Formats: sequence, structure tokens, C-alpha cells
Amino acid sequence: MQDGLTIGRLAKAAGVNVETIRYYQRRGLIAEPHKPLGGHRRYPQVVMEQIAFVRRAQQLGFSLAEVKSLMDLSDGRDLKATRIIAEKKHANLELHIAQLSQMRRRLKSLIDKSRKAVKGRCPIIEALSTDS
Amino acid sequence: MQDGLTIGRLAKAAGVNVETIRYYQRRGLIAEPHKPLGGHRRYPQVVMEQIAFVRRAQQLGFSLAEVKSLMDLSDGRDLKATRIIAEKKHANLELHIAQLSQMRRRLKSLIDKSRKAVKGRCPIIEALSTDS
DNA sequence: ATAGACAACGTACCTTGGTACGGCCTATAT
DNA sequence: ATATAGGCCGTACCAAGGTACGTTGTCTAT
Repeated sequence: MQDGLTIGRLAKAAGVNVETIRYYQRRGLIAEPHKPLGGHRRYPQVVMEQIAFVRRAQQLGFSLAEVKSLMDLSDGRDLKATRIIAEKKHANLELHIAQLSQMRRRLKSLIDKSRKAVKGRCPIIEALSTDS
Repeated sequence: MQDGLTIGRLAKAAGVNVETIRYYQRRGLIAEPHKPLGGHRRYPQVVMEQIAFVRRAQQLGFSLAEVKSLMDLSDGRDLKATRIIAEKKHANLELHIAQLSQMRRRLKSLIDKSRKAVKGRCPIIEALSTDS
């Protein structure tokens, strides 16, 4: 029994798959403990915190590449650089939401038309079949 | 010179890549003209309309699998089946928008905090580093 | 008739965020 | 001492919607 968790226990504790941890290591998102010459790695607590960081950032919409950038700024000293990443993401999010909202509106209108339509002519199919 | 367009001209006219047309053929989304024994296919106008159908449906948020279902209903006789597909998509869209909106709100709040923050402590990094 | 452009086809590759597998090695409990 | 669980590593695979490439075949203009 040594200090730190095995990858399996860490995975369970962090609520992720073992393969996900290995994947994050390959992407340089979490610290990779030294491998004791042909033995098994032991993960200190800090790695679990790094995994949690990744998951929280993902929930805010950041990609893993962006998460990496954020982590590189995670000493908290460069407020502005961090904020710029967040602002870029926020702008993307706005755009994305606007596009989806338009889709939703258009789809809703077609559905409403379909409900009132007479048999035999489907407004949805017709809208997809013609310009305008 | 024969009737119909070659795949290259069709692609240009429809504003898509040649490979996209071949891909749509493989997915059964557009009609595949007979190949005249070792020769080149000729595409009638109707195929361009099918491509346009696919693109319009994509713009409403439908996946290619859903587009296929819609096309199978495109005689316009089954209003209800078509509407059910659209309603399902609409519901997904609502959910998706709601999730993105929450992200946007949370991100916005972090950005605002960051603007007012004192040097050295980044509220964005801190939010990603801790629970709650 | 021959060059050059284009078509056909099969297959591999791309992105993103993982998941799964197989072969081998190690750690731990009994 | 040995069983067996689990770690390590490389590689392949998944969805989705295409894109790219190489080879061979064909079409068309000159």
C-alpha cells in the first residue's frame, strides 16, 4: 500500500472511465505521475482536482483544447488572457444559440401549419421541396 | 452531349462537392441514375432538387438519417408521421437551446466578475477549480 | 488519334471526445 | 506460491458528415 490512488480507483472516485484518464494524459490535460520502473502509477489528489477542472470547463462549453489553454493560465495571474478565451467562447455560444433559435422558430411554424393543414398536402415537405 | 448533367456539373450547380453527391448516393438520399455500361452517369434535374431538399432540411436541424425518413414521407400523404419527426426535432432543439443558454449565463457572469476582479485572483479559474 | 479533363470506385482520412480490445506485466490477497 | 484483479501500452473503433486520394476507365475537343 502506497501513497495515492491507482488509475482504477482514481477513475471511480472522479466518476470517469479509466480510458478517459489515459486519454486526458495523452492530451496533456492532467499530470502524469512517474511510473516506478515497470510498476503501476500512483495518482495524488491533485489529479482528481484537475479532472474536476476539466469537467467543469466542459460544462461551460469549452473544448478540451480550450481547457488546456485555461489550465496553462491557471496560476490565475493573467486575468486578461483568461477572460479573452471566455469571451470568445461566449460569443460563439451567442451565435450558436441564435442559429438554433432560428431553426426552432422555423420548425415551429411548419409544425403549426401542419396541424392546420388539409389532408394530402404536407406543409413541412412542401417547405423542404421548394425555395423561398 | 446527352440529357442531364455530369456529376461534376451537378455538383457545381448544386453548390456541393462531387464527393458529397457520391456520399449522398451511398446513403440513399438521392436517386442514383443508371450507369450506361462502363460509362458516366447523367443526372436529371430532379436530383438537384433532392440535394436542395437535403440542404434545407439540414438547415432546420435534421440529421441525414432524419432527412432520409422525411424523404420516404415526401409524397406528402402522411402528414402526421412527418409532423411527429418535426416535433421530436423541435423538442431536442428546445432542450439544446436551454442547455446552451445556461452555459451562456454562467459564462457571462464569470466574465463580468473577471472584469471587476483585482489582480492576481482570477474568478474564472477559481470557479473551474472548486465545487459549488 | 491522342491529350487532357473528368468520372467511377474503393478506401483512407478528418474532427471531437472518448471507448474498447488484446497481449502482456504487476500487485495483492490468500 | 499462486490466482486473479487490475495496470500498461498500442492500436482500432464509434458517431456524423463529409473530404481526399489513387487507379483505372471514359469522354470530348482538336
